[in-house]
Amino acid sequence: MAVSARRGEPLTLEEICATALRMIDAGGVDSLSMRKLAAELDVNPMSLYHHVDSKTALLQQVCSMVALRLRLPADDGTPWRDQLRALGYAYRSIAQRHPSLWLYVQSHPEALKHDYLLWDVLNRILVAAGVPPERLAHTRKALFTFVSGFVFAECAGILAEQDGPGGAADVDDTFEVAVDLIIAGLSAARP
Amino acid sequence: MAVSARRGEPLTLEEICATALRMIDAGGVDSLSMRKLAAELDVNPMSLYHHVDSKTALLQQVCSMVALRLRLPADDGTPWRDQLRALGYAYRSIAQRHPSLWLYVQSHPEALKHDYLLWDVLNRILVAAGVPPERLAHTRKALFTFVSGFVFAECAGILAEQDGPGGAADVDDTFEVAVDLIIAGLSAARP
DNA sequence: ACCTGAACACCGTTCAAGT
DNA sequence: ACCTGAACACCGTTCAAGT
Repeated sequence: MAVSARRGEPLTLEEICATALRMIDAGGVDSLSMRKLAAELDVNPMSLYHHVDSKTALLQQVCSMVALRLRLPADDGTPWRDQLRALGYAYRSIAQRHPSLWLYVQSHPEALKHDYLLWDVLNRILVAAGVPPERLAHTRKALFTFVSGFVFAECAGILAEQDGPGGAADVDDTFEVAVDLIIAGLSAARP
Repeated sequence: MAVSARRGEPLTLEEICATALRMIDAGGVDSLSMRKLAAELDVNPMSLYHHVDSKTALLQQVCSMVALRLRLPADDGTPWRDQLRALGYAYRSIAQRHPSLWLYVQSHPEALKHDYLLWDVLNRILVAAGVPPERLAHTRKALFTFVSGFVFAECAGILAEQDGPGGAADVDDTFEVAVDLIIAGLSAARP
């Protein structure tokens, strides 16, 4: 009730996605319902289905939109360590901007059509790092799960809890330690 | 309708949790509804609420139940590398047994009251590995997110996709590479 | 104590109808 | 083409009532 279904403009997909993302950021993916979204847009719930196939499709749309903002490091001569670091930080910054959505992305991998560009870039960096070809696929996947696992934990708020007698530690510092550990591991395998 | 609400035995919490877990394993957390669970137990939906506060509380119960099965490596003299490896594999094997539930656990960390025992064991191993005290908390968290990130990706089915020209790679091998990489990274920091 | 039926306030989505 | 209202088949949960 109380959906005053009158508006001037004609309702675009962009508008729908943007509003959905705003609602997700504000209250989590679970708090987004087609009916509430419609109310927010001052539109009948069923109008949405004229622009979007289903709620799942809408979420997919929003996920892709956000994932597109990932800034991949260019293939200039930058040393592999710096490129790997840059990629890790870029990935993390996207998730930090929309933690609730990222929680959803991770547990619904089909929501993101695979970003082959990301894999290609990671591959290139690992080749530069001297990872032997037979271990390339494994290493690529391992690294991706490491970084996404960290970022995911951060989104879920696991990393912020109190520490032992050392007091609360800074999550930024933890991420740096994490990235350093990965780079050290990769460097060790390289003579 | 059609819930033939007659049964002999008196419905226990264990029975509820076990059935819930079975349904989650079969169809994912999303497919579990209080009403379907009640139907499966041949009971009125409202009877469940006499044993459980809410659906969230029920899921929490099930998560704790499963998490309790984690086999932590004992504090014998085993070298830290072996202990760390054992912990990683133990953690993974739990998730592998109930992937859908684990997907939920990860995105709802409040569903698992923190397993301080796990943290303690990990701490002990890292001390044995020679991680300096000021980096202990960071390293512990980084490692945890690495392993849980890997396991999570495996649960979500991200790691099974086709690889480049090398054909499909074995996920077990990838996990081994991942653990090796972590151990190499830790070893590098140790003189 | 333990269980139940009816009810409330929500969902996503279909479908026929309106402009 | 674009939007709408009513309706269907679901949810989780409350509450008063039954044994």
